[in-house]
Amino acid sequence: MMQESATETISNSSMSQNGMSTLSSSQLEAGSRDGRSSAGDTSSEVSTVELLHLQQQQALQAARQLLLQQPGSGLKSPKSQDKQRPLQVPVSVAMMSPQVITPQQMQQILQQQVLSPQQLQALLQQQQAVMLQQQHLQEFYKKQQEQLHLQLLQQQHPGKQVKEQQQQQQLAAQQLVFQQQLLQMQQLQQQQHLLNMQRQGLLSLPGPAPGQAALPGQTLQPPAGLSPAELQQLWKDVTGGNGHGMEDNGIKHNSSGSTGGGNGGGLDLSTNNSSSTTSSSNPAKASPPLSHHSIANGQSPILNHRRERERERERERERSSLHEESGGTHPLYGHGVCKWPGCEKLCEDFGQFLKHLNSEHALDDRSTAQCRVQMQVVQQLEIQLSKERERLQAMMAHLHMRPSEPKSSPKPLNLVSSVTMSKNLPPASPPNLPQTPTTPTAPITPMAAMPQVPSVLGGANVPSMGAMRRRHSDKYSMPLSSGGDTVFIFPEIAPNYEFYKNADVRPPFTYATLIRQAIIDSAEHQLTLNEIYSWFTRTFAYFRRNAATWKNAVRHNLSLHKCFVRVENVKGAVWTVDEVEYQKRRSQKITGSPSLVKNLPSSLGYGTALNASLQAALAETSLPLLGTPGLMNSGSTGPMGGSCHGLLGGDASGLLGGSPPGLLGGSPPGMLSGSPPMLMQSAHEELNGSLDHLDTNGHGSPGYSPSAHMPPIHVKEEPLNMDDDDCPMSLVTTANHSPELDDDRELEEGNLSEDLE
DNA sequence: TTCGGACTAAACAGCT
DNA sequence: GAGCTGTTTAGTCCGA
Repeated sequence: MMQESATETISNSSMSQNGMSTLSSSQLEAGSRDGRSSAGDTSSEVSTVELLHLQQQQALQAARQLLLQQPGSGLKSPKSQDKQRPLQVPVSVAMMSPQVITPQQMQQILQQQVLSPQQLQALLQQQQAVMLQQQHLQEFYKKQQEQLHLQLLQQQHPGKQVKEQQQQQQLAAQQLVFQQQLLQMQQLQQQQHLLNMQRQGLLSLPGPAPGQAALPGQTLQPPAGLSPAELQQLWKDVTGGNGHGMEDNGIKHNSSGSTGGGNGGGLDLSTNNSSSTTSSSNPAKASPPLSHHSIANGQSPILNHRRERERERERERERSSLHEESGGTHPLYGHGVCKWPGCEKLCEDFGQFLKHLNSEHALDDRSTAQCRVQMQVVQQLEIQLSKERERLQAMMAHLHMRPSEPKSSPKPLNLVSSVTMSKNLPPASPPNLPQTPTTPTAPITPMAAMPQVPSVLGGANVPSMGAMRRRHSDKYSMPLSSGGDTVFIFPEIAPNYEFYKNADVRPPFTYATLIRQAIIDSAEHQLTLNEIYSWFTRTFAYFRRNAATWKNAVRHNLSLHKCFVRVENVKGAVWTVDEVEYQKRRSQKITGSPSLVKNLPSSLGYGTALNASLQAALAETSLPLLGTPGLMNSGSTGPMGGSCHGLLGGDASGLLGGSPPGLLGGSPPGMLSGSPPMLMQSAHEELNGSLDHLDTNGHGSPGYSPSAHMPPIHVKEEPLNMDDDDCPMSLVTTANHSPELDDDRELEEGNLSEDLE
């Protein structure tokens, strides 16, 4: 390689010194390539061509020298224009159609003594060969078209609908192949055009600079007729400008001219790199599109379609920038092995690989078939991809839209969440999810969280953690859950516990809800501010940053909400939760809605919009659990007993049934069943505030059927009215909660702790 | 469009 | 005086 390149440079330099422009060399090369390509890839053919080529080169050199020496030839002294235009050619000649050398041109050239008759003859022969090849190409092209048509016809008739799709795909793939072929043809035409330009330069003169000729924008005129290899080489030369291609030419023509490429067939395969490759490999490279001469691949056509496609691309790349290929990189070549599907032939160097590639994997019917298959594969994959995308979009849209969508999904979630968090647990943040984190703080997008978010959130909630906050609050939360909150809460959160603990995702709960949860979660149902902080940071990774912000929010909420009571304790000041107040607040919110009647259900988490069907489903699913003696008993104990049961029943059902299947999965029935008493208790507690006034009669009766529960629940809106801030029930001031509450909480805590931990 | 809830930010005061 | 705690206010965003 090095030697060759060196010789090439030398030759070039010498040529330039003599006034031989790069164009001249390119011209020579073009001619040589033409001959080579026309002759074929075989070494013998190449050698023959090489001889001819050498002759041409010699003649051209002589002519050039003559021209240079002749002041009247129109060529300026090399000194003055060496660099830019070593050879000047009459404009008329330069503008001549590149396609074919007209007799006039020939004559003119002869007159100018640019080329010797022999050279011209050789060029003519080359042109003829090129024309033949072009015809061959056209025939090939036509054949492809015919095949396509035949296939189309065949596909049209087969009456089986089942196969229609496949046929269509095949057809599409074929069309793609056809298009590719067309592209190849176009490229060839371009290359031919470039070649013609080169010829013009050759015959007439440099004409457009090589780089210009290489411009892709060139008009696609009817190709003069060159083999792909030729075209590619020309392309290389043209694009390469003064690059290796030129040098190569120089080398071959000049220094190695006699040898005609010592390497087999005069092709300098030895030089894997730039220059050498051009000679031998280039033709091969260029040839791909036109594989007339190529040898059929012995490999299975169907295998590795992708690779084939890659190869096609590679070919295109080569065509576009052949000169760069010399680098030795090829998608189908790696580790000295041909990566062509099923080939794996060892190639010592890139040049050898290229030769192998062009010879063994040239464009032929088999390769075409492989391309088709590959195209089908790709197409199918694309179709699949599009489908998956659509599905994803639908999912996204569904999740995002949840909030506004039918209450069914969201509400159920709400129920769940409400149950769990007792107060505010935002049902699921589904509504907010993907959309946008309402607050800038919202660190993670729902999407990110979704995967991890368990059914609790996930069921319907999955949505974005980002916006989650408020929306999920009380409105959706179950009123029942005061004491039992923890129990329920965890069912929701428990699954996500680890998630929130480790993921920097903002929990879909309001600060009030979280604070309450923290307090409830404590052994004594009371926490200092610092302990609350700790709980936040311990439970949610999200709160491990921006401490100033969320801590301020915590303090703000503690002060703002009456439900949080500050109690002076031995330790100092501790915060407790006034469930009554909490429930009041919630109920108030609920009352705000026009349909209070339905409020209970809604408060329970169903939301006003809860579908009857959902309720029924909930009832069916969850009621049984609630109906357990334990539940009933607990419920009976509370002042709200009766109502509570009804509520509970409704709630429970809501939790289980209300929540979509996914939710259910998230909060396993087991949770409820496991802690039914908790539910009851919690429900009682929460209901106490609001439902106390409700008659405790009949409520205690365990007999409530789920279905029945719902209606009763509705009836019991009054509790909502209880919202009086002054409600005597408030536990606020008491650091020690009422025995009942404490008990409940303890139970809850146990459950909670278990759940969480 | 309005209202209310939730959140954020900030100021202020009291206490340790 | 600094830091923490607690209160209050104002503004914004969002959903109903």
